Amino acid sequence: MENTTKEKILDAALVSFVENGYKGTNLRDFAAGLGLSKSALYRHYDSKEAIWNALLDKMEAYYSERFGSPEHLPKTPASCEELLSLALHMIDFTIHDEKVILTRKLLLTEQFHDDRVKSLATEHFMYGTQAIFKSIFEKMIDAGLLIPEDPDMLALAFTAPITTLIHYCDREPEKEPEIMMQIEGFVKHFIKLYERK
Amino acid sequence: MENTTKEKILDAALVSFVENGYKGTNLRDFAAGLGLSKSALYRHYDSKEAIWNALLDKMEAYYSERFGSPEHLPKTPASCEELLSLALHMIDFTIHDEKVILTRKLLLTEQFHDDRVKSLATEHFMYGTQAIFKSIFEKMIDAGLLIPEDPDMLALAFTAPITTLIHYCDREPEKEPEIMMQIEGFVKHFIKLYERK
DNA sequence: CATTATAGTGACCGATAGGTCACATGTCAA
DNA sequence: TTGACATGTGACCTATCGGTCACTATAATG
Repeated sequence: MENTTKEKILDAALVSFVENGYKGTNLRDFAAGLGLSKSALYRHYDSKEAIWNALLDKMEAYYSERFGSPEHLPKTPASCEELLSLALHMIDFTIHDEKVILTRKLLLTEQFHDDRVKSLATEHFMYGTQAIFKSIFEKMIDAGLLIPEDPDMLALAFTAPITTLIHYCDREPEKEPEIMMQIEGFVKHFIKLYERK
Repeated sequence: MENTTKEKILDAALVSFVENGYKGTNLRDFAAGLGLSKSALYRHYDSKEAIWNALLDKMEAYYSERFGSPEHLPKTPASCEELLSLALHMIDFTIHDEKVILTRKLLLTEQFHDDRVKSLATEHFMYGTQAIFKSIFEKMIDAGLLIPEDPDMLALAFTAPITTLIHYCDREPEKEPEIMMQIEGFVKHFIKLYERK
């Protein structure tokens, strides 16, 4: 969390690898963007690949902390209205946080060029998000708030459309207000369908 | 559709741009893979960028032909069983056709590096697929086969989870049998929920 | 004050990239 | 037969890239 040069390099690397790709990132311009000379980079990392690996290490650590333990779960909604506000709150964050946006983009653009990225992408886009909502839906079904369907199915049916719209928003951020309304519309649609009445 | 050298170059370019990225594709190896020398390439295209643009032109033409006119719509299912088999048939194709797979991968990996790819990605992943099923669902609702919900919502709720699973399959093709069963499970779940009984 | 660790610079190196060019080959029409 | 055109080759050019190295500046420490 410190603002050491080493950390600043990783932050800038995330930006550059997203904007130009790993292959497309050249260390001269990259270093200049940090107000450094290229050779100063090598004081902190042994090679371009070492920067790449350090970035992935950091992302991996983040994910295993985030998705690895159940105590990071949001508290279970006590009603469908709470589910709505919880979901919109999470989406609002994920759509606006610069680091999260860049991470998502990196996972998409490099997933077929690097095996670790491929794993992280599946973790992020499939298991991670769906596991969170699976666990939430399980509890809401037990509480009689949602109809008793397979929670895995519920999680997929809930998260996938939202993720699709988030990706759309990553591509066209100027349409954010419209997309946010679509997301809200979808969540309400989902609740209307799955709510136990 | 002819097998001219010019066409062969575009086919190989799709493969190479997916595997190595646009920046990561080097024309020497690329030409060698085609059994050509690098300079022979320049007989057919003026530059690396020209190959790239020709490839995008071809993709754009394909999409505007595919999604541009309503006569390319599959015929409307007369029952929910037909919807199931239609969907599984389309998915089976899209998951196994090498060209379609590569196209999807290219759209994902280059969407933030090229504005034309960005448009095509939105076309492919949002408008195109959803428009097809929106139109199908509209007719099925009119026919009293599905509950009268917003067809846009139906299309999103139907296509997004399938697309998510297809992306998963693109990353881990060895899990295809399992994923195909998940897809079938989801489509049945969807029908069970939205069928008018 | 001298020493030492840390962080930084700019010149340089070898490899590799995209692109050009003079030249060779083959085919077909006048 | 000859010329024109399409297709392909390998040597070559220039720019750029990742990486190295000798050297400098600063600040903390004994």
